[in-house]
Amino acid sequence: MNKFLKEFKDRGFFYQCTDDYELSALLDKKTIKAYIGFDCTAESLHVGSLLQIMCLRLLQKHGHQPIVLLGGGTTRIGDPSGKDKTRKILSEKEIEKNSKNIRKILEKFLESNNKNTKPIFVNNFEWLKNLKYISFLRDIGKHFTINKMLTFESVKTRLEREQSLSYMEFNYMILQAYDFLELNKKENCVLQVGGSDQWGNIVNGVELIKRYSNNQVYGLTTPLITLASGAKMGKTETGAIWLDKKFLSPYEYWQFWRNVDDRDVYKFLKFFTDLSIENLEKIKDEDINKQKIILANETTSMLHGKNEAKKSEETAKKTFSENSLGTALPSISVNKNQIDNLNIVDLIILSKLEKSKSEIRRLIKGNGVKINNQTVNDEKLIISKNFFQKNMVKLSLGKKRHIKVELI
RNA sequence: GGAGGGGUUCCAGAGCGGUCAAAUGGGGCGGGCUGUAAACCCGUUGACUUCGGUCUUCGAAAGUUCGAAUCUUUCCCCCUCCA
Repeated sequence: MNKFLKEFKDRGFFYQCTDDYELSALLDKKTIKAYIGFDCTAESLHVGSLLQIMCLRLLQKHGHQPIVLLGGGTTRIGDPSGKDKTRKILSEKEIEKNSKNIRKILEKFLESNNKNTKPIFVNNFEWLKNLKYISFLRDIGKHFTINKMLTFESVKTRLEREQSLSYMEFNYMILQAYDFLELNKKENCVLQVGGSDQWGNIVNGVELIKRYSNNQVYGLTTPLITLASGAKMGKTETGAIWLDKKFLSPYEYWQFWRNVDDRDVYKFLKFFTDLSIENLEKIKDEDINKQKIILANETTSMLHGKNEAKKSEETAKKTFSENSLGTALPSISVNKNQIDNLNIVDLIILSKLEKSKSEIRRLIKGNGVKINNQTVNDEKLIISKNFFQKNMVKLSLGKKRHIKVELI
């Protein structure tokens, strides 16, 4: 088997392929261009997209050139796959802003010094905005049968539940197929990779290209990541695990990986780090907490750099083992004038760790609030200057939420 | 078009005139145990509070009543069956 494909499978990335035997043979013969599309519905990407990003990296590693397709055009329509309701439609301005931001994040993950493998960024709005309806129907639309389209999972579920599926959304799959055709023509792209929920859309593209230009292209999908706990990857109660430090600090990102379920660690090491399989086999026998630290360091360095990873690790050590303050700990500043009558409840409100005073009072009653590692028993406790050492105070909510309060 | 059933707090789902900020389960949060894990155990889970209470919530609006999530009317939305 081709070595890209082998690693793809060994690391657990493989779910389905339109023809892995042929694809393997092709990859043995030459380097190719492959694409993955990213939706521009959010301002940033979160770890839910990380597996796709890792696919792009793996392609690069094996000498292939990734194409990143920003769905600036298709996001204007909205992918109905996996959705049981129409999503809210974003304004054009938002979509453009999102696509720029998403591009920046992807650039962090992808190597761009090697001109043979550096990522090509395209935005499908470039070609979709100019489509002429009649000629599009004649050239592209004729290759799709409604009979077939109605059998797709995304369409079927909507129809079965009698939830409306607009004509606009119904066209999404055609547009995505058209994207692939466009990239095949323009860039000679021969492979589309995506999550398993994209299978139908990808196959449509492969078939369209076959009919339209008689070219053989391929589709490859990754599995849906399931967590040991049964929850969805990337979303926690407190919010999504963003890949943009504007939304989630490197320290908090590091913490996310440090806190994964034991049962998911090895899987994640294979998915989200560059460590070789042989290497991972050795790591596997180490202490589980060491493995988690490796995972956190690897993932954080990849996104935010080695330095941030190191700072996060040190800060974690100080926060959790030494009860002191680390540099990367999230912090807030409080003005000296504010401090005179500031009680613990108001301080927590200021810190934005909690927004409900009732919740904070409950937390205090349950011994869940600490100031400088001392449990707070009195909700009326005034946080005077005496609490501050070197103008700093450590505020903790529960065992995991710690913040540094700085007096300015 | 006809006949029924239903919309309850984050979710599922009880309540069907006062004792209801609303059972129970899940999830979340806090505590314990531990390893910043899982499992388990305990507590908690609308907001504000001078801790006495106060205010807002049971699809929407109006009404009956001393009193409504519970009764009536209209409207909106879902589901099942028949045509």
